[in-house]
Amino acid sequence: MNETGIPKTYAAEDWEDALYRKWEESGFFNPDICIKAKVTAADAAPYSIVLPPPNVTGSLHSGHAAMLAIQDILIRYHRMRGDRTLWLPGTDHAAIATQSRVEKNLIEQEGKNRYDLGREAFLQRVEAFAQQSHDSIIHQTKKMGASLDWSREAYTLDEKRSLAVRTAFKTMFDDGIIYRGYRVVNWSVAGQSTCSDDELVHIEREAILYTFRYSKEFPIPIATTRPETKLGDTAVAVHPDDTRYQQYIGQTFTADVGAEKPLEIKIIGDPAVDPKFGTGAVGVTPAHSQTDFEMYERHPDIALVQVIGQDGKMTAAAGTGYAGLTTLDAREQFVAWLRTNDLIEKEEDVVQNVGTSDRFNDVTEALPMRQWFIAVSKEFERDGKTVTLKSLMQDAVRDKKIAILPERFEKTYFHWIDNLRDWCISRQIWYGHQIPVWYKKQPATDNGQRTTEEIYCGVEPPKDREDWEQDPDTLDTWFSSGLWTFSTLGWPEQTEDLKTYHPTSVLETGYDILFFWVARMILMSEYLLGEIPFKTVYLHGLVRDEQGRKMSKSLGNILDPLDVINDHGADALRLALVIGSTPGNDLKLSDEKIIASRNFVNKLWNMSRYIALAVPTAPTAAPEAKTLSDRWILSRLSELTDAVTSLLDHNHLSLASEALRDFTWNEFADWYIEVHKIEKNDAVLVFVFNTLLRLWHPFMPFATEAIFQTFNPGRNDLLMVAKWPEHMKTRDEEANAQFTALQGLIAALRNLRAVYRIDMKVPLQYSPSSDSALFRENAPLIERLARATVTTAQTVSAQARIINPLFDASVPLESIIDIEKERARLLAEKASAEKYKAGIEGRLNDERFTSKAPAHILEQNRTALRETEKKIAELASYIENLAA
RNA sequence: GGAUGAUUAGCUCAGUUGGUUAGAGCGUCACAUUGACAUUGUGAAGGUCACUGGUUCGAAUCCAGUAUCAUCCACCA
Repeated sequence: MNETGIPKTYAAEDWEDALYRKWEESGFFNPDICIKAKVTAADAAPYSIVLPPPNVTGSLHSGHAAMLAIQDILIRYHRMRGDRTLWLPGTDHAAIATQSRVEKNLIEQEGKNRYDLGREAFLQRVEAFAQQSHDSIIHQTKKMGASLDWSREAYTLDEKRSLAVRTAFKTMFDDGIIYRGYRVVNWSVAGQSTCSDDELVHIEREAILYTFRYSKEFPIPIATTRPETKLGDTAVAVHPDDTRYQQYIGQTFTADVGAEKPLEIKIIGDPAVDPKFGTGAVGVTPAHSQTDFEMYERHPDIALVQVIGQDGKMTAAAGTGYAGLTTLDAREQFVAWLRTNDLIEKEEDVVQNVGTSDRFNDVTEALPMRQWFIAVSKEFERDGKTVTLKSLMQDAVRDKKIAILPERFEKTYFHWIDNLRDWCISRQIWYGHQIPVWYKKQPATDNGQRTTEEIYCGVEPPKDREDWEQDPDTLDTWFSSGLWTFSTLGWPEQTEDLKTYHPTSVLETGYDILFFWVARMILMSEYLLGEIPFKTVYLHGLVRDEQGRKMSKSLGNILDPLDVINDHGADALRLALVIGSTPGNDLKLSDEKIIASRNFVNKLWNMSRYIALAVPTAPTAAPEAKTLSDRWILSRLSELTDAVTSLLDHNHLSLASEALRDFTWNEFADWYIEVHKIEKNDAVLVFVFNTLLRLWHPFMPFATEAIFQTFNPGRNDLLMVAKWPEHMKTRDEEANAQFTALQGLIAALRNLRAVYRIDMKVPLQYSPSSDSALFRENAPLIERLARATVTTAQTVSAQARIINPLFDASVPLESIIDIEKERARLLAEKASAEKYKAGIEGRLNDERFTSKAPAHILEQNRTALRETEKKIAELASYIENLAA
């Protein structure tokens, strides 16, 4: 503390919580209140972002922190611009992720699984966990300074969002876009649920590739890494044009494989088979391979035999001796049998890719099941055109209705859509939106299976409820997430919010969920609303540690946002996450970076401290440029304002923050504040600083607001809703050029001291040439900043001038330590200049260059040539004098 | 196997539609600084822009190929 009463360092912890409370209480996070309070015009252009809802599986990590920082910057900027700005918060129930997390805890702590508790009791546990997790997420979000409109908070599983989900489902069901189909899906044995193709994580694994024949008589050898599935083979496919096997197409062979009943294998021709690969023949297992299932659909005459069950064990259909075995045991047994019967032709070690379930961490089985799907390739009419969900997703981006940042992800997006299959949306888990489909109860048939079913699909349950049974499955969590941009705004009701804020302005999220989420939102919005969900997709990268590794618990390199905030403040974290990060590229976050940001926040704080000290009462006069320095700083401020505004308009947050930092530190603090100590133009100083506070506010809301409050004690207005600086007409190229020259001179004079080790108490003598009015007029600055005495040219001795290569200055001759050293330096400089000159001359004498280069390039070269020649002449004369 | 991206100073990265001695921050070194600043200021050193060709008057930038790394996708039995 000192006489200003302002601490020497910015203590974030003393400010942040109180400031956030103050913002929240002001109500200005809510655009409606902004309009009521006339902070925003009623007819202002809307600007909206819907927060990607964090999963209620735990707490926020640094990726979330980056997301919050980026979005809050955009939101605060637009709010200050006067836009009708809405940032809508929410959380995601994250079905599988949350359920498996809770079940894992349950098993660890109580040794029970979900079936031991039963659906209802288990769901209560999940909800309690979700609530707790939700609360901690909200707490962390507020700690980041996120200016979200909490009055509109949503949850993917709350009443309104559930209604949206059921409405969406029913609409798509009625249109035939959602259908129930029997096909091969990815089944997680550990999780006892399906997972979608996108949720599979492929990992490499070593395996043995067996090449074998079903029997001695069987004409074609086939290869497999999973022999046990071969018990379910019903066909062998070859390419129809393959002359080796053509003759067998259409024949059926029986093969005794040591199971109860022999396999019936039909040879089929299918162009999907690559005759050059392996043996050129594929054993077709329709029940346990997606491709084989597709072949099965193309060839109705072959059978489907399911030999692996949902429990991951062999079914009765595999035959006695196999039924009940695990797949691994069955494999061993079958291979042993093949060996004894001498049917194996080759065994090779190969590396294969297997799909594992992301959530349950086990290798998935391909099983045929009856599940719910969304038909992405089904044609339907829309505005008189035949379209599919795929084409709707493609067109939104192809027609530039949606821009993806960075652009390269558009290619990835299209590539993904091209390979997209129907989306399996039903999950056999409990936590989530239960499918709004009911089946009419029927007397059980002999085998306990339904034969024909009466199906009801509705937003509400059927009236005679007791006669119906709801489908026990729940929906893929991405189904409800896909509705997020409009379910949060009140859809299916046609609310004012929906009309005002949809499509939203920007969707900001990590590139890792481009497919999971971004594409699905486009699908849902296009289908259900007939419009895009957002205009711009801003993809941020992954936050990694300083060595570029992913942050993970096992590596112990996690930076907890809350810890960082406690140690260094939210603003420091926000800056560290934004500076130097570009869309789509991963961001390395290190202590060093956070500390550098923290230092900058502190620097800004101390600038305010200087101002409070030097200008105790705020000037009332309008800023008026009295000197060159004033003209310069106002000119630069004007350029900065335009640059930052334009950069933020184009979502270039990093560049905007860098421009701000460079100006604030290198120009305002290092130069203008020093100038102010001499020239004392309070009005300009305060004006520039106030403008800077507003420009900085989106990036570091807490510190700027804290400074603002300190400056304006007793006032109730908030920097948060101050007006964004407008374009200023103070740009002045001449002042920029002159001040740069002045800076160069001062720097050079200071350098002279260092080079010649001149005692600070001995004044450097600087005598401007008779024509440099600029330097004479700014003599006080030069004297103070360079500790030089400005004298007239006459007083400078001839000897002294010798050693100054760049300008007329005088230093005491005895200070020169090594004249030879200086000569060598000058010679080197001259040589380099000569080389440069030769390069330019070469170009200018080359007719190809002069005839083709544009005029301004030629002019640039001529000017450079003139200046270099002048410099060489000067250097030559100094060297000559130095020798004498 | 396919796709996308990256490769620039010791480290982390900028480098806009090709335009002429390649930039910043951190780090290093030198000097100064304790009167807004857990400092800060001024300056210096440091780069054959991964490699090889090509296009061009001119290439870090465009094209082709090579290498290394990363990520995503994929039903190769």
